[in-house]
Amino acid sequence: MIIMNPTNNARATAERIKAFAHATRLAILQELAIGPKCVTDIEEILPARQANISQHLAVLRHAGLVDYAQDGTLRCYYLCRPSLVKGLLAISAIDEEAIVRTPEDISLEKEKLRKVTAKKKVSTRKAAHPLRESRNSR
Amino acid sequence: MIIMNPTNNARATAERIKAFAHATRLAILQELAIGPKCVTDIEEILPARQANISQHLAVLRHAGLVDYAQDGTLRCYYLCRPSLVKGLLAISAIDEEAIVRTPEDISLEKEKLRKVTAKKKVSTRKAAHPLRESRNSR
DNA sequence: TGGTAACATTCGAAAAATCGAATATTCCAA
DNA sequence: TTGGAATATTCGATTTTTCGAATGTTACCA
Repeated sequence: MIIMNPTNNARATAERIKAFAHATRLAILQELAIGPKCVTDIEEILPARQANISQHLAVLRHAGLVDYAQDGTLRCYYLCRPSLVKGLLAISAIDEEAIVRTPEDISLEKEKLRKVTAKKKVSTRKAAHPLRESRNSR
Repeated sequence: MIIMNPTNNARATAERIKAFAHATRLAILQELAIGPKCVTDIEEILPARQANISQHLAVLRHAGLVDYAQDGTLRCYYLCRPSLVKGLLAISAIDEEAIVRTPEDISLEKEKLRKVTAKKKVSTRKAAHPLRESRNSR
């Protein structure tokens, strides 16, 4: 049985987020969140060349965020995981106020957290972190 | 009066998302979502060197995602926009099933959308897209 | 069959991100 | 005051990303 805790799959999740991490791709996703569009439609809206838009669409497609339906020579792109994309767009646009915490504040929370996690502890042996080992050689 | 539509500020939003788009930084954020931690704590958990973790923490700080409270020589990092970060972590971990749409399906939606937006239309002049103009020279 | 519109792909150069090593800074305790 | 612990910064090499230009591909139409 594979245990899926939140620190697992950081690598896969980061790959997915990378697809969002570019102004042009973000704008494409925002347009597709309104409705499906073919490449020409997108070209008219965004300040980028056709080849470049195709390149970004390819990135989005490989990330599993968009797909297209072909109609003759037209390719209409659409969000193939709309909840995920719209949700992420919505959240990343939130303008939350930054909070400031004091050292005392933090000490208290750390202490509280330490007690809770201590109860759950079973093995004390240091486990390998999921990020370990799969690095490219450098 | 400045109108904020979803296609605005794609550039700023992409910058923020870039801070999430790295496995190590994502893992740091996941750890901080559990509770505040100082650099040594993080070092023990993640397979990365101290300098590298400091570098990533600097990126996260400049993106306005984390801040720290200093306690002597220790710096306890915490999420300074916890809802934003936790929300984004939660959404990006969603495993939504991909949908497939047909050309007919898409044609119908495009037509419907065209009627709705036609009613709202005031000026027919093509407006400059927010992504235009502020590009670095290449 | 040839031509063209709509898009994709390839290639190379430029820019940006990443990391380790070395070094710097800051705070405290002896 | 000196030394060490904790963390940050700088630097340079390597890798990755990005983009434009050129070229390919595909479907349709005359």
